[in-house]
Amino acid sequence: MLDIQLLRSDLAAVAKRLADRGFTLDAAAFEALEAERKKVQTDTQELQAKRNALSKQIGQMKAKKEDASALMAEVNAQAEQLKALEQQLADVQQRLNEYLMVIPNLPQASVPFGKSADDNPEVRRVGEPRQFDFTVKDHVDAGAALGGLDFDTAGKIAGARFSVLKGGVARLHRAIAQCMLDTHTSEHGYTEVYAPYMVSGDCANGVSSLAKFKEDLFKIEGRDLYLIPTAEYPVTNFVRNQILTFKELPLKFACHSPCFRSEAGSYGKDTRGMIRQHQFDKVELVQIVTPENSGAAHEELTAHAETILKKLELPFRTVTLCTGDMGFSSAKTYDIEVWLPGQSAYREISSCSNFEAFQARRMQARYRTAQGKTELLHTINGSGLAVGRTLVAILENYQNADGSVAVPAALQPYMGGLKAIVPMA
RNA sequence: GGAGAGAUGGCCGAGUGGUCGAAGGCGCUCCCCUGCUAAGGGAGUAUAGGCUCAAAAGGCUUAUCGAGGGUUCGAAUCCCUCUCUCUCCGCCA
Repeated sequence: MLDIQLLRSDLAAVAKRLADRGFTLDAAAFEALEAERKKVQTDTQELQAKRNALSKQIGQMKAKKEDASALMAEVNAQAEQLKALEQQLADVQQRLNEYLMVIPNLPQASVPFGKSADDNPEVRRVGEPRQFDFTVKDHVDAGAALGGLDFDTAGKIAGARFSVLKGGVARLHRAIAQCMLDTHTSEHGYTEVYAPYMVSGDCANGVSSLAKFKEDLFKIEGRDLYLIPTAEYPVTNFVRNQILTFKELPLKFACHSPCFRSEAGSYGKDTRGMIRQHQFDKVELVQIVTPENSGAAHEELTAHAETILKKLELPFRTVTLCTGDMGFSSAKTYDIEVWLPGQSAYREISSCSNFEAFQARRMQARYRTAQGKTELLHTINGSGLAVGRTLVAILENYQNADGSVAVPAALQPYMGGLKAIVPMA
């Protein structure tokens, strides 16, 4: 949520910056709502003040055993009007809140202008795509050749966009998650956490907009619970409705969890393989920081995610999402894209965002400064990394002509020293 | 699933219809005292918002004692619903 004060003081500038990201702010609607709110609120509070003053007098008179019926009649005379005004005020405030809750975050000044993913500038490129002297398989064929990737069985159980992993591939999937978690906790200072795979509607609204993105989530029938599309949902909400002290900051959490997405808007997209699934694993990094540190923390967190790809010796590039390609809550996002030989393309494997106070304001997540003032926190998160897509990248980048797949050196300790996965008997 | 208890400020904890935004304690901030990390004294210390002001300061004001409704001139206090926590029993991984 944006700071309403900002809209009040500089509506035109806000509208202009939102236009950069393709969002049309209805400025006239805001001004009308504000005018209404102001009038109704002033009137209501005036009447409330009068009632409070009279009630106080009544109390004092009764204490002295005097007759207060005249004052009581006076309060009663305005009771109905006050009730109506209070109702009106609640109503206009709710409409104002609904208006605010669906406005996306403002891009940072450093975010480049652009309309789509095609306009995302590359920040850096690390590693050289390997040259193959045989016809490369994509991960579906490479996985099938190993007998470790089975979409037919998954389809039989749950339908499209699910997968079953077996044998060495399933173990590799587990090894990837273990390696990521260990790296972030022992080398990058994150605290490992385990959290619910379902969150309340309030928590979903704390990190994003439920009104806007309801369709992307799986809802639990008959309950106010949603399957998490990322561990960002539960973990960022750790600090909701809380006032931390500056001494506790920054908080750094790493969480390995499954993620559930309905993929409602992506029919026909990435239908092959496990690039886009209803369920996938991810190791999520979350940082809760003070405002002055969020820029640096965002860079740091992005580097932490990149470290995993460097360890696994997978070629990647990092791009800055342009204004037109950013997510709803983000003020700035870096996407990390891994090289997939099967597609001859870089594909997203991590998205690292700085939300500044946008989520904190929705969650009422605050901290007390050294001066004793309470301020909104800044939140940052990123995938470190998506486990399923990392598996895809390894199957494709580490495949051999004989159908076996080499195990990256960094993962071998997690695979009992195994150096390659060979086709199952 | 059954029975009971509870939810108050950063924390602990008083408060069963009026002058209570809320005693007291802890913590924190500032000052004083004290020749060193201890102790003592004093002052301050909830949050969000509105109006006013060129702005800041200030002034006036509203709401908030788990959430939402209700009763009342007036609710932390009474009533209803919900959520959560704890204890005991049952069941269960």
